[in-house]
Amino acid sequence: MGFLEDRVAAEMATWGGFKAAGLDAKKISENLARPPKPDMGDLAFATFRFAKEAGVKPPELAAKLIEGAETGGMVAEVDAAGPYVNLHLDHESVISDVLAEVEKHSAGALPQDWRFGDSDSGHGKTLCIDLSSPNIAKPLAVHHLRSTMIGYSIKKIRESQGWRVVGINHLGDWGTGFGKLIAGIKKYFPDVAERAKSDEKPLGDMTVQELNETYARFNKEAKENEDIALAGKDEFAVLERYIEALMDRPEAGEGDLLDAMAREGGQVNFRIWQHARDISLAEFERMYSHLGLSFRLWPVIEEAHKKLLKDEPAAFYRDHCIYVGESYYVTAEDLCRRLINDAVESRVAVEDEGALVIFTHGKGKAPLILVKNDGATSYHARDMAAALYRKRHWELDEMTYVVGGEQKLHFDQLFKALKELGHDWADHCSHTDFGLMLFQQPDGKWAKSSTRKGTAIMLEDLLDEAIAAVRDIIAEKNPELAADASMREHVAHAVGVGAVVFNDLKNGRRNNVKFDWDAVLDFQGESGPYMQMQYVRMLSVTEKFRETYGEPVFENGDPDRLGLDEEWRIVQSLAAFPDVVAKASAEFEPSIVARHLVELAGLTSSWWTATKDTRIVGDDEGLSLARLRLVNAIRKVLGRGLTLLGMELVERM
RNA sequence: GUGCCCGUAGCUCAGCCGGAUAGAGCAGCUGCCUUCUAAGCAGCCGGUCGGAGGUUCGAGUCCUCCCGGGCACGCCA
Repeated sequence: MGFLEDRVAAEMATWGGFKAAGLDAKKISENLARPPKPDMGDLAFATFRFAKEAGVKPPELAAKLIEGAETGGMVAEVDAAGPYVNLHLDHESVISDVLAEVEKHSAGALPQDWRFGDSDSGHGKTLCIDLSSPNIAKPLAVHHLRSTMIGYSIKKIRESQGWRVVGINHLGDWGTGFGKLIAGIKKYFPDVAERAKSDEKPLGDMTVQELNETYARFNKEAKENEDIALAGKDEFAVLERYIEALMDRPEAGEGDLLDAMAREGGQVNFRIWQHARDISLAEFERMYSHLGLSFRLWPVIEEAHKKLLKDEPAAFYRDHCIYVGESYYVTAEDLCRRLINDAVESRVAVEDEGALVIFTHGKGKAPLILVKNDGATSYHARDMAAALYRKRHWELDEMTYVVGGEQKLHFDQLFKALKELGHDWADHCSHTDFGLMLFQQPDGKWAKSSTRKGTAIMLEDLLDEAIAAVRDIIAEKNPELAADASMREHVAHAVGVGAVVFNDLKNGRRNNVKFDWDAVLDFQGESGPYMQMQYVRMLSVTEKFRETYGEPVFENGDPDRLGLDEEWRIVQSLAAFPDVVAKASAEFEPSIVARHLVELAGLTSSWWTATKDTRIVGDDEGLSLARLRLVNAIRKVLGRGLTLLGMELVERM
């Protein structure tokens, strides 16, 4: 288990009883657990499974194991309680150890220097993580938050374990939907098409919202009218052919496809599509920066970042994720067509009902469709091409897709198809699925968000509401801070966004989330603001100490002065942190970190609020310093944990 | 119909590789601000862990079946 258990186990392994039973430190450590009640001991070793192996009764084994136990090190006392070997640790020495360990890894004033809980278990390995992946020409709605923040947090957690993590935003920027968008734009805004003949930004100052409305309006008409629907398909075909012609592929045809008329029509569509994408990215950028993420468009990296990418790729991938639109695999490298040719040649893909498919789950079950019966590539094909590109370009060791659970089948098919094509590394690909965000409908039922029905809540609105709510509370509770407008806004932003983020990450990702304004904006209890508040209060306490006794020298804080049960429990919680992060990393589950922080913050708050005697800064300087030393360690672990969740720390609130 | 996810306190959720008496937050009730931020703390109330079998020394946890809810199941992505 954790380093505390490891150290205790190492000590126990030298005892005669354990030696005789053939139990080494590893086995011991793996079987150490916390007893249900503190007075039973700090750690307990359960003998059941070893007793069974040895053919003796558990209580007998427990009694034998403690024969010749040498206490006096970390273990102060040991006793056999029925089938358990209960261990009472020497608290002073453990506290001293844990504090030293935290301090060793958390030197420095800046949160990014606090590395307690980090490990190098992933050193030299690369993880590609597919996150966020919105469709262009649609605004970011609340449900996009899940993939984005779960993915972002996993990225940070994996990085803390030594991995290189490439965050990839697989933009939905290709498919027949864009034919509909183009057709809609031409239909309702005739001058745009005219402008596109000469202007590279034909959409003027149209917003994402307007693009989305145009699409929705056209889509509605297309559902009622076959001809209109076909017009949408045609526009996409024109776009796709233009792209193919641009790539100068022989099979695109020499004569008719490249004739002036088609070329011009294609160029118009291309320009509309490209401008729609630029407009979308500009808006996404605003949203992502609120959340603390930065994306660069791949592979068109601007000069400044190109240099960083070349000189310090590690720093580039740490500080930025990348956009790689689906269109990239079609337009730039022809990866889709190559993949399809490969699948056909190897006979993995077969023709069925006019489409080219791979029967990943056997005949009769839903196949993976590579090419649709109208000749257009499907998103499956583009996802496969994307996987191959990522594998080749980043030499990844692992890849995961942070995508809603409703796409489970798609990813099952994807991984199986890759294996059938001989790509065994697909075994290291996974789907980090998460539950749906549900919204209450007018009829009271809960359902997926729908832009069409107007039940979708825009991410920006949610963040704005949360920030405004925090701003109000600051005005009410901290007038001094409220008076400083720029500081107030900075804090309101960090705490408001943090509230939304923490609310999303605190529970297991597979749970469906019933979106509830009251719950998101409730800043009591297990909430982001509560976490931020504990952090801020620890800074206040530190400041108080400074005012009273001057700059604290933590090394002089005497662990022997920390004898309270609450303090011991906090130390145990601190000691467990590295394990918690490792587990969250292995399971792609940020909530494991979030939950642990809730516990740590709660223990801390109970500790120093309990009585007047537990105030940190009191009359006894030595006691105050010892306690402050613990506060300092807690603050750094809490700060590190919140950072791993993608939250920003504040110093006042 | 088939597959996957979920079912633990009134509500939202934790619960480790099966381990000793199942835990938080919210809501409700009762206290606590001359002191380091009350966005807080303490206490009370609240449980047949959906149901039935099974495996095991031991099951909220593993297996089977059933019930209830959600999602997916060929040309949207």
